[in-house]
Amino acid sequence: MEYNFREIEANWQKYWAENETFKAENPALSRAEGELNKPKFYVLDMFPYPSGAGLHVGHPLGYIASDIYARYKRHKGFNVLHPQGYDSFGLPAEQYAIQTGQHPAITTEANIATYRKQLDKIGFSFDWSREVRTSDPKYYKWTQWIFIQLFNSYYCKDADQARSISELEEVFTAEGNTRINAACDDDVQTFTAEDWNSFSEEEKQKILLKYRLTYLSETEVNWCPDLGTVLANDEIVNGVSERGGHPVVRKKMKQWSMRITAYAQRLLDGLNKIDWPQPLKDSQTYWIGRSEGAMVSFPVIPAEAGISSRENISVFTTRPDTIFGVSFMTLAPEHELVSKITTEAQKAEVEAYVKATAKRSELDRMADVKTISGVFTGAYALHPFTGEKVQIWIGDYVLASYGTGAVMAVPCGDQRDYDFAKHFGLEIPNIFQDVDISEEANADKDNSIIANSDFLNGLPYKKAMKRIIYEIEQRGFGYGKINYRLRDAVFSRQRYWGEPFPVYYKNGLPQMIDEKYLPLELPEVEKYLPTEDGKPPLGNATVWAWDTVKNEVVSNEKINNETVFPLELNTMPGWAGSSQYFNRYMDSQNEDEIFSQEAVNYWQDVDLYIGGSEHATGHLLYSRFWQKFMFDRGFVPKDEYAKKLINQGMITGTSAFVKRLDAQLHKYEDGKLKSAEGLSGIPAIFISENKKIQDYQEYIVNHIKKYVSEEILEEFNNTNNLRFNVGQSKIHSDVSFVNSHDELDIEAFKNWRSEFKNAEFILEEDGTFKVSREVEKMSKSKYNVVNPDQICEEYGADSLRLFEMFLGPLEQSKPWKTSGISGVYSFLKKLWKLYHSGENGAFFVSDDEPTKDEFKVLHKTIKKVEDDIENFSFNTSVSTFMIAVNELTALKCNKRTILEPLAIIIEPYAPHIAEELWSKLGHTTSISTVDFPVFEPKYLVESSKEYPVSFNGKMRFKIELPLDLTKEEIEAAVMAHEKTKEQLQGRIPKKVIVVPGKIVNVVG
RNA sequence: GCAGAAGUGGUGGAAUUGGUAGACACGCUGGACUUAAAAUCCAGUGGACAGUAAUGUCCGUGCGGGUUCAAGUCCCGCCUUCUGUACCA
Repeated sequence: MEYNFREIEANWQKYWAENETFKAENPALSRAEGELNKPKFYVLDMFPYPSGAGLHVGHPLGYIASDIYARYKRHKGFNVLHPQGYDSFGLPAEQYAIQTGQHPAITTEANIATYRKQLDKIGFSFDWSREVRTSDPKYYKWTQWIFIQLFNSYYCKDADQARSISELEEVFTAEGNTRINAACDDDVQTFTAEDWNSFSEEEKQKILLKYRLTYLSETEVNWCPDLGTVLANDEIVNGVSERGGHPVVRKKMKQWSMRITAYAQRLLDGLNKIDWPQPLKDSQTYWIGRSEGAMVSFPVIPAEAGISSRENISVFTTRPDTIFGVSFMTLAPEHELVSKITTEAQKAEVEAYVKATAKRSELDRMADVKTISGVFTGAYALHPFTGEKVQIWIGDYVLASYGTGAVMAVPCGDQRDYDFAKHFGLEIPNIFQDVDISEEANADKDNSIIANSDFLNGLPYKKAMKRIIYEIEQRGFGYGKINYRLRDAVFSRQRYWGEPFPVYYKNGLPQMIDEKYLPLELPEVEKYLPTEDGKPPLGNATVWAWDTVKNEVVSNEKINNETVFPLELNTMPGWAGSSQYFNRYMDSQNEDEIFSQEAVNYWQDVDLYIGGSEHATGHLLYSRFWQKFMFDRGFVPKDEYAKKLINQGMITGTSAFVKRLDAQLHKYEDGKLKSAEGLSGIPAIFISENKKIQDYQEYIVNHIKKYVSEEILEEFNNTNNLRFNVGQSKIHSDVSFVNSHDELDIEAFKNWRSEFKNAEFILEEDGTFKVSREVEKMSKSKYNVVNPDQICEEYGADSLRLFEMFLGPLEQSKPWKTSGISGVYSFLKKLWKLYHSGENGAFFVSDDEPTKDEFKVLHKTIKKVEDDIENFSFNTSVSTFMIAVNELTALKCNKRTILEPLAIIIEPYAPHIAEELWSKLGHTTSISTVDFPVFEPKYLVESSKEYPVSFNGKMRFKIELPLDLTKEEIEAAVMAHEKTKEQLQGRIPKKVIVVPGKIVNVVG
């Protein structure tokens, strides 16, 4: 019987779906069925965004790996949770809606259907009964719910956890905010209990907003007026929008932010207790960017600045020990003091500079490190320790968004300050002992001693730091501080296709909709674009007001600002829905709670999470933040949600290029080139990879002559003034037209585009047309996307699964080349044959006792595959299976005792064929939860070893010796060997190294 | 610039604590079966040199050093590629 993968795979996929084979039971249900004894194991994939292009072969790489692991754990007796869903809010669907008017929900639905079909074909063991979609109101109800919880919480720094905002109100009522140590906005004023109690409700709300974990704030954003939207840094190229090239300006907007900075230290500390890849941890560590230093105040000298008020410039510095080296200060151009302190004389220049800077995007400013620019404000500050006057400058190398937006410049110790000082001819005092600073600044803190610094003289870095922070605090100039690079995360988007905020506005102040009226569903709109007056797309909705009496969404016309209020027009960002989905899977159909405590206490956390490293500082940081918040508020039992994480490598595409000849008409006059113009209307000529144009000059010219006008032809034939110049260019061919030998399917290529219809092809000697290949990112525009469906169709899902694993280590990125797939396919056929040794290939296994060799092959394989899966080395276990099947085939093994366990260990990798063989072996239930065979070392015990014998480290021959020999006996046996004598040629060895069971090395 | 990962045959890759470099697979070459092709099966396959041959010698894991009886693996110094990040005071 033939290995008919099409039939086999379709049958078992149907069986799994009908029998809900992979449904993970929650404890309550299990108890009823009396099978609670299994330990839990949670295997999670990063869920996909369902794009219109469908799944490509890069997606399943991680999914196959996690599926193997999940299936393996089922064999090991675990109750495995292995869910899947869709991150279905997102820009492409909205973009499509803008272009076509098609509602994003419809596009999304269709795309999900495609994804599901594709996923099903690969035979994943997902528990689809738990599927979530972030754009489903039943799901985003809980995203909105978490938002409300965040709004109703503040961060208590003393307890180092989030607490209910009502606790804070109680404290305010009793004693004001003087003793509160909480994460909050910078501009919070102190107040007493009396103050608080005399505040109006509105004032109270305004103050509380400054403490809430999600809060409204003025944020500087990249605003693109023409698109009516805010752009991310990477959506801006050369100061204009990537899409359409519209101008972009910096603008302040009121937006929701998440107070993630409150969690900076815990996000850092938590990295120590999770098993995530080091590079990923490194990038989170860097992103959080902890630095220790001090805040120091420099008073502005009022007389010089022409101001009457006392102003201070506070700066954050990591090197307060170098404070005696300060020779000037630099403010970011956006710094609020700039306009106040600038003198009349400098005003014009400063204003021009500030204006010029505002036009440049942050990215732009940062990319351009070489140009040094800045302007003197005319004002001076007082050095707190020396009492000297220092100039105050502005410069765009200082960023408003980091620290305080101002620096104390120490040119002798910081290269940027140094460059700035050199450029503008400012003083560079040296405060380092015996260090030459004539060429560059001295940033080496570990090997320098402070000098010219009063009480710090002679101290090394660490001691100087301690002393100066003490002095700064003693004298009231500032305090020691830990600063973080991490900023609060902007949580508003001016988009349609995202979660609506459960927020309405009363007198401009945000109010939460009561939890019990969630979800607040997305309204219908006429257009998905921003409104004409620059409001987000939800501004187009006509029924988008909240009635606080009826507690429902009503028409905007009813807004009276007494009982009916306008709703928030922004929507949540892409990462909102993905920040808690892993917990929702534990109890995804629960309509009363985000998840039951029973479910979350049973499943606890994710045991294995697989996904791409591109989410390192986005999803993977925000989700840890939300998890810690949920933990603080007692909703989840763990403050880190994923014990182990693996990044699968990217699969790159192998693009195919064809060489096209491009003809130009060159006109000459008196032997000199006068003009060159392209020739249109000539069918393209393509030349195969190994052919040279030079050999086809005449052919090409004759080809061109057939299509040019008669005048040109006449001039060409009768004068020397015209030539046809031929160049070549590389153009992408769709990879589906190319076979594994790099040969192009010419007919398919011709039909691909109308302009190729009449193209001519210069072939290789063997009549084929060869393309060249290059590795590039897999993308639609490069025509190198390969869909898994094609592979499933041609070779089957089991082949695809094996092949994707066989490509190489999971974590490495690798190019997709299908040339090796026939190897795994023929492996499956060989496997099938092992069980079909009957007449005419009929199924047959014998019940005879296996031989020693057969047992050895089986147990060697069990051991290796088990080790490989535990180490996520899936590529090597595929080789192991191949070796096992090759060896068993050579042994003509057909013993049930061997072939049954073999089917089980292969099942995680190739589940369809394994199920089929299992049922042929006479079993009536699925193989998926059968116990994994137990490795028995006794089958691998050897009595002898073939020792490699080396001379001076070079292996020369092998000698078979019993394993129970002593070192001396081994040495004697080796020395007695005739080849040893040959090698030594009479020399007496200096030393003989014997490692029993391993190697013998003769030296000398 | 900084951080991280990687560099091994024609190709993807293997070598788990330093101990036989190139497992397994693709490709290629030759052969069997076939009218033929596909499929399948068998044999060979890092390079150079010597030999009719069995075989032997030398060179070989990005480059240059080092440690060791022994280095793809450990140490020092470089080079290249990829990924992430961007003046962080």
